[in-house]
Amino acid sequence: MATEKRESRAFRTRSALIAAGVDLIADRPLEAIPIDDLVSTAGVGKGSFFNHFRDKSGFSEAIALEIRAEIETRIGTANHGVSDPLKRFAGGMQSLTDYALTHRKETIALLRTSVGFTSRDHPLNEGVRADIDACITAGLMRKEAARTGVMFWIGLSSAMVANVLEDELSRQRASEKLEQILLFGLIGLGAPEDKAAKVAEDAAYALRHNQPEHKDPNSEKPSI
Amino acid sequence: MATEKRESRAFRTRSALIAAGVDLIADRPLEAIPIDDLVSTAGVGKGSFFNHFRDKSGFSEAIALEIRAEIETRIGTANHGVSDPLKRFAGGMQSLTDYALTHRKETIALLRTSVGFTSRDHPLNEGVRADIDACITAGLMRKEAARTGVMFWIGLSSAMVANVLEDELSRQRASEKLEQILLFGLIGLGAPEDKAAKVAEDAAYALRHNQPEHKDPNSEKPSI
DNA sequence: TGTACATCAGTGAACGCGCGTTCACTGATGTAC
DNA sequence: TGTACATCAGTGAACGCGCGTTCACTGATGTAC
Repeated sequence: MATEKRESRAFRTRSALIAAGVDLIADRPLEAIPIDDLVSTAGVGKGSFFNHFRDKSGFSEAIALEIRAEIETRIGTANHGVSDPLKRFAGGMQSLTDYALTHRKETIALLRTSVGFTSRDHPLNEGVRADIDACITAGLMRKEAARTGVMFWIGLSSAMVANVLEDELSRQRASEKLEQILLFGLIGLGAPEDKAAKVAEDAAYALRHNQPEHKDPNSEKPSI
Repeated sequence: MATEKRESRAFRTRSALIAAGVDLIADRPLEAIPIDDLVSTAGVGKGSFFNHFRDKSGFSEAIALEIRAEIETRIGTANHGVSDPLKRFAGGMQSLTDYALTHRKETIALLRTSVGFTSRDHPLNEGVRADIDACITAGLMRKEAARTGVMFWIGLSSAMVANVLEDELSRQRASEKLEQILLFGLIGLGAPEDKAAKVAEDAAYALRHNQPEHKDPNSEKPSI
């Protein structure tokens, strides 16, 4: 379709700029990256930057939005059809950890472009809050978790992601850490020890055996 | 002493610059703050900046170092004479939270100038690691906490501090959150529920009733 | 204690590159008929 | 389907302010005797 074509030119330019931003922001904060570098990395003219973004801070917001949306989609997909609230809960951190392992630069960019989100009422945390409420209802967490559980969990998730990046964890080691963090976290929130251990173990196993990304249809069946 | 006098002039200039940096960095990242602004806020000549700091990144490091040292001192002081490892552990987070409440700008500056420290082996985390080991030895935490406990705790502490800043918590509300985070965290690490509850409650109580800072000797005894 | 000299930190004008932003122009894409 | 026109996105040269850095000079502080 014609409209699609037109959008697609603009879309490609925009995407190239965002990709360049993600790439460069892994090394230094956006404030320290000249627009000349962004556009030359993206392979577009300097003026194009201002066709798509108000200024650098608008650009920064766009990057954060893009990456957050991607992560939310992944968590949604991973949890699709999972009803056990404790599993859903663990699944979120598992997806996030997987993303950090496979998308290092994007994850750094997200941390660099985002502002805080430890608030219980932050829109990003709606899913976490809902899962916690479900767990409480199901008798899988202590009542008090309703108030501070979101912040507790955001703290653990952030630390998990940050540690993957800082220590450049292998998938294996990340999986081990994830299992422990999940175990400690779930027990802390009041989950029964045996159930917490099982959920943590399953999530760690799944993370360890995740296929590396193969978007290419030809690679859907890895040769090994 | 003569030497002291000379050092003191240089020291005042340096301090004024760092104070200005902390002040301005609360609003925007250091990369976005012109040196002109720093020196005019500090009330010193532009050249003085380069007498004391290599460049902006050296300045950034100096700020981070200064604030970290202050926080470490406070935690050390607060824990002085406390032998119960669980109490020491909780005391660290309590001191940190108190600092965030009373030194908002400094805390923001610390977050803005510091790079990650979720690693178990990060020098900053030596105290946490030592306390965890002591707790395990005393049978107050599960063995597995030795490996991932530091990361777990750093995550919770960061979230606590970030939440104080983001939601501009009152001392009262911060104290309530601290109590819950400590409770969940300690139980997660394997502490007995009753002991965890007691320690969390005590820490929250202490935070709630901390005197606001009165460095001025005349104010040592508050009139109320 | 006083004087003469040495060193150290502070100062701000001057410099000039870097970088964000603009804009007139081009070429691509979409629309009308 | 073809042609003529309209709109939209891309481009990069040009502009000029902002900002980091330098440096010759001044005044304060320290040292020798």
